[in-house]
Amino acid sequence: MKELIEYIEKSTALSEDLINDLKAIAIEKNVGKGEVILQKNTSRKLQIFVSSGCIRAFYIAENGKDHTLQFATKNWWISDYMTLFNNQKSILSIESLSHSKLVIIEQSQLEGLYYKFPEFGLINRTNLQNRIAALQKRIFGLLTLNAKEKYEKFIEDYEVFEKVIPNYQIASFLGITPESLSRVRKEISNS
Amino acid sequence: MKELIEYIEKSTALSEDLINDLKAIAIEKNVGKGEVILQKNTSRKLQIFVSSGCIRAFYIAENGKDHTLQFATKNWWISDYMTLFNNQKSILSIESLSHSKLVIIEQSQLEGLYYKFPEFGLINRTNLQNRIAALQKRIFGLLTLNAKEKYEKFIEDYEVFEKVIPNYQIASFLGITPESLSRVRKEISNS
DNA sequence: CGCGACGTTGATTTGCCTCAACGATTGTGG
DNA sequence: CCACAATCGTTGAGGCAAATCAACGTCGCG
Repeated sequence: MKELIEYIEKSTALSEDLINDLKAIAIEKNVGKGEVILQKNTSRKLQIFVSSGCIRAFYIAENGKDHTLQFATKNWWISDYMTLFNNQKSILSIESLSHSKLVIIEQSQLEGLYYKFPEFGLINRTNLQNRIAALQKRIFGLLTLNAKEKYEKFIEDYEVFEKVIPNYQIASFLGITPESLSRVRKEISNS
Repeated sequence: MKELIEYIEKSTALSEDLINDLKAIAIEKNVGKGEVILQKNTSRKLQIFVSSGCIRAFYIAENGKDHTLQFATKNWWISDYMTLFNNQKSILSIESLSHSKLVIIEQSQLEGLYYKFPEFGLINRTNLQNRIAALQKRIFGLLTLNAKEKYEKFIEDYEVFEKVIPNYQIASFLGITPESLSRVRKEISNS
């Protein structure tokens, strides 16, 4: 909770009222390594804020393969936008990669806050737009880069994650096989 | 302008005030086929609403290849989020694929409106979240599907566009070559 | 200790790209 | 109104990056 408040305060002066409202609707949760936070096939509409640690959102495709949609660490929001507005059940799962501290809030409750505190709505809008920019960058990378370039870019962008995330999950984020990633890593270390 | 107002009215009752403010900041523009709406290497922060027609946002990669980021038709917003918040110059270009009617608004002006009319902010937030969902779906497709599947999914999702968009641009959206797309189309028609 | 998860390496296959050539269509200037 | 160029889609041949399949070493953990 402290971390979320600090995060918001980086953008705007925080009123007593907003803090109280936030506390009323937020649930703090500590999760251990490997713990599942959101199971697929549920239909809860949540926003998750990462206070500390590292979590991962992923899909399981029909052939059983695992595809990482997003990693999130301190001060990131994560949510299943694909089911947030369609009333479909989630096909997304979220798990923790380390001991993590989270703040979980129902989407519907947040909507009320944005309305009541326009400056908080602005933060959310900015956050959403940054997210879109990040997703567009990723699409651009998927369209233009080969395996080696993708990995190099990943290291550049996500340096923070390097220690916590197993390689096969990085591969599943980049859209390559663990074997290919291994070869790319070897090639890079030999130069 | 009429189309934008109708679009907003689908979500909320529209006040006289909001309509007037919108009219004050919006620029209507008609563009012909092939016309460039936003040149790369500018730094204007715009939101573009499509009243009618079809437009396309794309990057030119270092090797000269053209990659389509988004197609947009009636009632879609398009914008260069990657430069909206970094003060970098745009690497995105936007062109029209048919005769199109657009509404162009400066990002900074919109921010004021969201603040002044919270219900308008909500529409924008919903719109942003839907956009995120769409981008995530696309990433999932890029990670999991082969050329044929990507094209079939495209036809499913973007049926509307089929007539207007040349195949080589569809290929550049799917991340495959025009030759591959041609072969895929042949294969599909032979079955 | 022994098991399972993970990373690596090798051999082989394959889907897609590249390069090249050729119709079909469109539009433009003489 | 036709000749011509330019643009676009298609087809073929050949090559390559990455996937697949399989085996093995290593590390962490119950």
